[in-house]
Amino acid sequence: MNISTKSEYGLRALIHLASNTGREALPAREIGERWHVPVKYLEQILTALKEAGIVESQVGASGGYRLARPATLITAGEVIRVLDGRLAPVGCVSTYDYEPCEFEPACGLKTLWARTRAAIIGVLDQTTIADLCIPPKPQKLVVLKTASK
Amino acid sequence: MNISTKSEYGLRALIHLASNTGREALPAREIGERWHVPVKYLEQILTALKEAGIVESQVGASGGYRLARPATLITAGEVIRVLDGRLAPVGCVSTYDYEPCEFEPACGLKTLWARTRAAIIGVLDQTTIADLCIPPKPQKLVVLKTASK
DNA sequence: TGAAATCCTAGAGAAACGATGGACATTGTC
DNA sequence: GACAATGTCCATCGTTTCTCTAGGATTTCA
Repeated sequence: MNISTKSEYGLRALIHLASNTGREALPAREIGERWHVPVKYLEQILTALKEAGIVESQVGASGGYRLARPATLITAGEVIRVLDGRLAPVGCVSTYDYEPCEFEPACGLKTLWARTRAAIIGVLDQTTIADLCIPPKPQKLVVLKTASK
Repeated sequence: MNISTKSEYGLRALIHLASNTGREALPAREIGERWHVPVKYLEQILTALKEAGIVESQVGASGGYRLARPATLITAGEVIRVLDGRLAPVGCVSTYDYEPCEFEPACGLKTLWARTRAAIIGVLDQTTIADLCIPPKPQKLVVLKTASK
């Protein structure tokens, strides 16, 4: 049930682009250096995202990438589908990439996979890049030394 | 986000064992033939399940495998963890197989992965082999010809 | 004794993963 | 116009993982 580094890198890049609305286009090099992603590999990822209509690119000096839509309209699920393929754990319960199975329809597992898929999609298709830009709440409260001592 | 055939085969084998409570031990050959699983591959899978305490084996002629516990006490999540590894999509949100990540704790993605993991676990750890033995409700109602003609 | 099983180890073959490299086209700046 | 920075495109490559195969040793029962 692993997410590939490809999706991980792609999401990081989109978060980076969404957080830098002030500037026009960001080069892949800058994103790669910030997030420790091999630049040439990142280019491939961004190219895939461009073909999917998620980012736009600008060639030439001072070129780079920018979001093709507001970050609120790009879901994590869409990004992962582009980079990693289907979200469903098996083909027989996928709508985007359905593959028949010899044991359908009387298959005890199909129900399990369908529920799993629904659970995954419920999270990934409801979360947008904008949601991911909000820093998470701190896990621990740091208790400051009191001045009473 | 794929489930491997290993887990698929393992779950099928367990469903098969759970559905045949009358007999003592079932040989891997019988399960493999019924579910189109290569027998030698299935042996490896059943060995892993044995080491995990999910099935028991009996060596020798008329030997085979049986569940080590009632099917109601074996969850799909446990089986998949044994055969496929962790259920979490990335190591940084796994409790069974935690791996640190350089961007913790201020990582926008961690929250997403944690929610995804929770959603997956919510399904897989709540479903038992016994649940999977119940045939799913028919998708379509077949309307019988009435005798009125 | 022999057939039918599990047990154990090794490894082949293919696919996926995670990059790397180079040539080329485009753009902005000096 | 030269040049540097950038995206585009295509090819390749090493490693790991997945799926399955192979062969033999051991145990058990009739």
